[in-house]
Amino acid sequence: MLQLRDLPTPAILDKFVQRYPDADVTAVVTFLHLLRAGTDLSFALDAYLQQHALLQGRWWVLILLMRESSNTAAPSVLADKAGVSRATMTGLIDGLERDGLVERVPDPEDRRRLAIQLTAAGQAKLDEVMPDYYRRVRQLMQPLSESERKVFIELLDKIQAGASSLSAPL
Amino acid sequence: MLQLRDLPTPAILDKFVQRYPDADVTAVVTFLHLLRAGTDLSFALDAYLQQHALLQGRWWVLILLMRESSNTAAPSVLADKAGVSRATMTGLIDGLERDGLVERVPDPEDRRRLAIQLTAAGQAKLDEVMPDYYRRVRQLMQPLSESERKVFIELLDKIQAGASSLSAPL
DNA sequence: AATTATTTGTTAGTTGACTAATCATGTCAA
DNA sequence: TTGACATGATTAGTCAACTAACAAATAATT
Repeated sequence: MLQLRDLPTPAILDKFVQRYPDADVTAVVTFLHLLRAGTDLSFALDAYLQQHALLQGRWWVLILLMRESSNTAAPSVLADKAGVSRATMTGLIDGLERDGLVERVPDPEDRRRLAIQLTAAGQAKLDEVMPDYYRRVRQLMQPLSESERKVFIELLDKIQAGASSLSAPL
Repeated sequence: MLQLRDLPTPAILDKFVQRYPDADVTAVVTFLHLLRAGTDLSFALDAYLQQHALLQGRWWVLILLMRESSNTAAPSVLADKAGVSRATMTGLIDGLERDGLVERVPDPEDRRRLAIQLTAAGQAKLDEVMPDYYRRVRQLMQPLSESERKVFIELLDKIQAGASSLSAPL
């Protein structure tokens, strides 16, 4: 991903509008602000997780496992929920298993299947990271009141509803 | 980057709050919505650009060059503004130059320096992509009124102000 | 003036994503 | 019941990002 640093100035926007009259200035500015905020937060989250020898992908796997009542899930389910390919999930599980945070458990019913199990060490790693993570997220959102958060999420959802049409073939 | 598909249900959030009482539910929910919207838009943008044989990184370089009155910039400046390393920028420029969209121009004053110059083909590529891109962004933001856009950006900026502290060492 | 430090861009090697192909297993239908 | 197809996970190979080390050129220092 790209971390846009430099939002366009009004003068630059004007230059682009001159050449491309279809541009809607406030739409573009809003879009770019959102893109930048998203990537900045994602980078910051990665930087935080690296202090605990985790990356975003591996961290999400642990969380997804902890969400399950059995603390297990199939690799393909994890891949879907984390939004990565199965091949990528194989790699993530390799790393987590090497560090002893998860275990591959064969399925006695169907020998193609695996259950990925969160180990005690994996749970301990979450217990180490999550409280501080939650404190930081609380801090981050401090400036927004409860009602502002509600409004913000509503606006986000309105935008996101059309996200896929951004790339639709026509 | 990771594309989170599966936001936590209230039941899951409750489980996590039980174990980690520091969690602020609306803060986490807001944070995750924002993260997801950002990554979804970024993925959609990439998917769109790929239809034009561009990737986000290469596209931004072309835009950054068009922003300049001379249509040129130094590789290091481009790297800073695009938020990538100088090594990555070397690679991006390699690809763009191979496709004839930019040119490396030696600096007569200082023989370490280069100017990256947008070519006519590069400008033509932008002219091909940008009008449709702007129409799509306009469409995406259609659901938000002007005043909603204003509020939205203000809220985004409030959050982003604390983004770096998310990863600060203590 | 000569040495040291800094700056600019590139190269080399690593990482973690991806797609496509593969292997093993399971399912279904003629 | 066996041949064709489907499914789950892995392997192989590619791509674009990164860091670290580098060469060349310029600037600063003594």
